[in-house]
Amino acid sequence: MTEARAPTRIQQKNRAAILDAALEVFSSQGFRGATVDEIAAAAGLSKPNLLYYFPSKEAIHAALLEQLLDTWLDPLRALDPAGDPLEEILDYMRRKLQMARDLPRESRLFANEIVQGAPRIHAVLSSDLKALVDEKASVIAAWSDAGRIARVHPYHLIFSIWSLTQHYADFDVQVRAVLGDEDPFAAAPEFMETLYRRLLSPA
Amino acid sequence: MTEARAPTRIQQKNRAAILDAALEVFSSQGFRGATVDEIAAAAGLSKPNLLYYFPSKEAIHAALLEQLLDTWLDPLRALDPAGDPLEEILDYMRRKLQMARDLPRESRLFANEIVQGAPRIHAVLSSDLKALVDEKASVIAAWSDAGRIARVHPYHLIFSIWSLTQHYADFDVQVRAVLGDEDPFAAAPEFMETLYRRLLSPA
DNA sequence: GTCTATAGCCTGATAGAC
DNA sequence: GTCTATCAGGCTATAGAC
Repeated sequence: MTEARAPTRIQQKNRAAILDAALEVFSSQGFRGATVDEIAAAAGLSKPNLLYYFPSKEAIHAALLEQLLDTWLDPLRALDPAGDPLEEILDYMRRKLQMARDLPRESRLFANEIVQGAPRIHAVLSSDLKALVDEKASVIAAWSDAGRIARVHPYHLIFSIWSLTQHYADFDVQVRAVLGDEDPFAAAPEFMETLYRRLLSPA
Repeated sequence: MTEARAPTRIQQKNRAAILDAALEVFSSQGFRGATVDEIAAAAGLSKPNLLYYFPSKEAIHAALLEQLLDTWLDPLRALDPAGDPLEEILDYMRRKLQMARDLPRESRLFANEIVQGAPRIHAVLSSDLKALVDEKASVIAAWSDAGRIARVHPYHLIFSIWSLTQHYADFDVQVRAVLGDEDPFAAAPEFMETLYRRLLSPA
């Protein structure tokens, strides 16, 4: 009578391989465009074997989104009300830019989901995400009120950091088509630092 | 023997209805996620009748992209080297923001295509789009050189205008989930104008 | 020009041997 | 746990009547 409730190393390895393959395929094809066959092939498994680990295509996608959402919001969570205002916002921007560089597939997974109306994560956006942004926006507004940074609409400031940083991941092919050989991430950090310093430096 | 080479009014109307329905479906589902049935239903036609007007699903998508690409690049084309630098760039941003507000489906159609690697328009990005951006970037660089606007990386400046304006269309559901009842386009124009004035005003 | 019917393929998911 | 074989349903596109 074996007591093997904890996943074996093979199970852990296969689960991880499936999630990595699914990230690759979902992020470049969207949910409906992705096929279980393609994910299984990328994971080095047969289709029925993949469906032994996850009950359905939907379940793989859900597991991916859930696993990544926390990571995705970490940079904003780390914005410290007790820190130096300009440096806190710049650090937030730097962390987001770093994530776009290091985790472009994750960025495109969310981009696909949201562009198509976020049918599977809309509830989380309206609850968890909104609550977090509300909290941090009021921190930023307080900094403006105290004259420690220039006055800006705090929500649109946060939107701007999202859009500018994720653009380099989500629209990667377009950016590279325009830049040619130049690496997008060569000049992006300095450009964005300049932008936010000029925008936020107290008058 | 009828000489009916020019499309009749019914044909024009049906073609337009198909393209409008296809824009609706492709922009919210992506190419592979969209089905001909869904487009036909939205256009008020049967599936075979739709395929009488267009030979394939691919052909509808191609017609849409081609028709829209010109419109999409018009705001950048209008950037006038002889105009006032700051006002020209602000006007460009305003035109792009207006397009995001008025044509969100078109924005999402491109977003879907590019996020998924632009398999169908990559060639156009590397040729036409790159040529146009190269041209306008050198105009902006010349303005910086002459000290008429502050120094910024001209390509990343253009990327920033794309990403900030299109964010309101492409990530509409997320923006609205965070803002609640507030209309995104209420504060966006002022936020963006402030941003680019502070970024570009000569030191 | 527009329909019904259907061909032919691909998809997600399951059955059952090993 | 992993495979081969396969089902049932959905998909693009076509055939053929009207």
